[in-house]
Amino acid sequence: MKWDTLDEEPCSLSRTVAVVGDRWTLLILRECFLRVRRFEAFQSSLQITRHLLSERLKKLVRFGILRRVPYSEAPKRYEYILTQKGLDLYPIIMAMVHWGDTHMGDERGRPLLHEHRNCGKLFDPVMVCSECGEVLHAKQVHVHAGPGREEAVG
Amino acid sequence: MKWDTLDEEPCSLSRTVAVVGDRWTLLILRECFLRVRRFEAFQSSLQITRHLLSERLKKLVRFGILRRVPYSEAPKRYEYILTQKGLDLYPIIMAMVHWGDTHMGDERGRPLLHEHRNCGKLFDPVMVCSECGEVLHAKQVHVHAGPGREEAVG
DNA sequence: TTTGACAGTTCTATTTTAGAACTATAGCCT
DNA sequence: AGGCTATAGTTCTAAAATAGAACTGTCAAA
Repeated sequence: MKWDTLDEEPCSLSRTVAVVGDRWTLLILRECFLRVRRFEAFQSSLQITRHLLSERLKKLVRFGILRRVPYSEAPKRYEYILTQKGLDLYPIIMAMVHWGDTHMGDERGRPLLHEHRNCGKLFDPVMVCSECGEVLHAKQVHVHAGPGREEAVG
Repeated sequence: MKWDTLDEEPCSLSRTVAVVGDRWTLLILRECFLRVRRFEAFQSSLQITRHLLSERLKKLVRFGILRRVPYSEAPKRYEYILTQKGLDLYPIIMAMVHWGDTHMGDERGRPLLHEHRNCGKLFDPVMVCSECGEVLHAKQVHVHAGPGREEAVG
């Protein structure tokens, strides 16, 4: 497979995978949502090699998920901030955290707890239908080919 | 980083990434949710090398996401079926599809449309708070260390 | 007996990643 | 001025993962 054109496949999952579908990128995004912004901070908290961190940050900037914002003029220094496109990845990250909480836990309990500021309670993320508000389950969903997929593609 | 122990980190995202955090695994899971079950079917629809497909399927079985079920005795043939643990990955996949629909679309429109059998409508997946039912946004969530994370870990 | 379907395994070449060292700019201390 | 530290990278080689193609083994049907 040509990973370099995965973001042009007629499949929204492939396109997303092209951008965030590797281990380091997902871990970097976790740090972003925990308010980490600087190269050294990512590097020391993730123990990622500097080379790969540099690569991944460039890629995330290229795809419009992070913005590289100067915070010092001399010497020139930048920090990496989530754009709206990046903030919109939150459901993906939270869905992964929730699955990990549910299926990969150990006897020590959850590593992190999440509080919803609006209601003040500790919560779990739940995925619902935009139309009827009910909780979604895979078996209740039927898939149709949309306009972006010629039937031939399968 | 030691990828082989990522599933024991005191972080539910890391643990999830350890299992589904690579391109091929996510694409294989997409096929699973589209009712693909057999080795040859995965291989031809994904154009993945047989070697890697074999590896990834083994790993998904090892983590309890797929079950390897015989469907023919002579010759012995197996198909791969999502377990409940695997079905529970649905919100992750749908969150990725939705982000792709929203941010990686082209002029041709969506590749796939999703119909919710319960209400009969085409829908988008929405992530809400389990306690108050409101739509979740990253900035409204506050993170606390839970019992599974000694403060020292950070 | 030959062909074809299915579910893999094995092999070599290429690409990615790990790990460590190096570069560059500038502030601060003596 | 000279040396130390902080920050944000880049460059290099070795190790690991992936691609691509060929091969194995079982059985049914022609």
